[in-house]
Amino acid sequence: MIHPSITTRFAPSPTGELHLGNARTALFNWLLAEHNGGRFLLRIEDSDAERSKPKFTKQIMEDLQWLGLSWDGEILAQSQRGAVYREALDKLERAGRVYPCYCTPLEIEVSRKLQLASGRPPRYAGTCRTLNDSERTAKLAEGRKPTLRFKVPDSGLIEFVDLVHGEQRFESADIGDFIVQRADGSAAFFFSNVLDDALSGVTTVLRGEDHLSNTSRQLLIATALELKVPTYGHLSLITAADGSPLSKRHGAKSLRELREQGYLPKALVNHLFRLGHSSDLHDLLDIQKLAVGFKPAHLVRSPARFDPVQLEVWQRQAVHALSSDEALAWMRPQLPDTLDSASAGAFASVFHQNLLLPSDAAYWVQVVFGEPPEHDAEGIKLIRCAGPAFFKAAAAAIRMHGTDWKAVTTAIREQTGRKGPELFKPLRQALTGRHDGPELARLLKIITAARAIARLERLSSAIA
RNA sequence: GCUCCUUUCGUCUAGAGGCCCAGGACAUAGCCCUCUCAAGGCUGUAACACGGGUUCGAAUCCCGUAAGGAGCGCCA
Repeated sequence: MIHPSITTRFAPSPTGELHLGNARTALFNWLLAEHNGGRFLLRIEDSDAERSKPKFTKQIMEDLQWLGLSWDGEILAQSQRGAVYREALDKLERAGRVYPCYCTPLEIEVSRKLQLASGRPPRYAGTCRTLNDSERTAKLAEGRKPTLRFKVPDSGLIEFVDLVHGEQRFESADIGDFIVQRADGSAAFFFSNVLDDALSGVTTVLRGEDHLSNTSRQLLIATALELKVPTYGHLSLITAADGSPLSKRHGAKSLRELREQGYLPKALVNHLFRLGHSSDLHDLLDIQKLAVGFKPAHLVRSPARFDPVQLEVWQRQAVHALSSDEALAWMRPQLPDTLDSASAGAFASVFHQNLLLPSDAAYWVQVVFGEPPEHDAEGIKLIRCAGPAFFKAAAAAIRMHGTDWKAVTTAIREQTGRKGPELFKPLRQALTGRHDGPELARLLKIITAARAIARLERLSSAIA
């Protein structure tokens, strides 16, 4: 590449659904690329054949698109890159930087337990590091399938500058020899991950902080292979409200679940933008504007808590920003199938600003198209206070003036002497069973005069 | 156990020795507007984890302690 403009990537493993943490990592990498007019790559790390599922790859792609994150070029799937890895592995072997290890998973497990029990770090003991040729053939003869381990230098310092955390240094002596190729011949994460980044010209990687101490391992590989390493920035984790890791137990939702509930991508993206990234931009912004405002220097080092209330704030704003057509499409699944498009459109336009999620429409569907609503204790009090004559007058006014709100309210006022809140509150309660909602003038039109009259008369006789 | 990361209002955060008896946003409380809710306007409550240093001066630097988290996998 002549001029290395920024290239970022998102490299999920298709072993599950995208969750908030993943989504934020993807978003930040996308934002960074977009901000600099660079490229954003998508790579599927499906090297774990057991756990990787094509279904998840598909879901991840859909979720990213839904968020508005498009990637450049072809998607790289690690499962298709065996030959590339083989070549680099050969190079390492020839250079004597790796060695075959014949220890079985069980043996390693036992060794780890032993080390932990005696208060030592659970590292690979180096058993196979010094095997000679005849010992190796013997192991092979036992039917053992070797892995390939990277020979970590016994001493030395590994230093790098993290985009978020600044200068980092790790002791090579603290790192055990790690596996770069599994017994089945496939490449392991530390290895394939750096290699692919270098090969695709990735310049900057924003990833979870859980990779911070592993970075030294990857740097070791990169150095051995003479690869150019990307600049890493390690994002602090997103935690639950109590500061513990976000997990299903805390009701952490996958992106898909949030989406199915009716959360808007704009709400998610605006919320995520401010989690672990500071900005003086406080308005609901579209993703392009967020890209303009995204600054790696403003990445925050400390963990951020996921606050569902804050997400709701963004959701409310995002819903308000919807056009009427968008609002209709958004809540349509909650509306009766039998509803004609004109009525559905009218409904959406009346209730658009009063809903947080499409499921909130259910109540209003009931109010508008269904049976008269139930009243709570407070509502009943309000109704009794107004008295049967009031509702009788209201019914008569609607019978006379239809849904002409101005005429209706004037008639009720003249008939009952009630005005202002005295007039509107009991009317709203009677018609909707609630004390909040859209303007009554619009509500009456959609409820229809006939239904409103029936409702008011029934109430009038019920409390008489 | 070892190594690493983190710690400012309820939440997200500003803050790189004096501009900070700590600023903003959201949430929250009150008021205004208003038929209600929302929106909008105004006002308020509310934080430097703790203990030692360094310094004329520390949220900011150093050392401890505590709490939370991560890594040490033939997971990524």
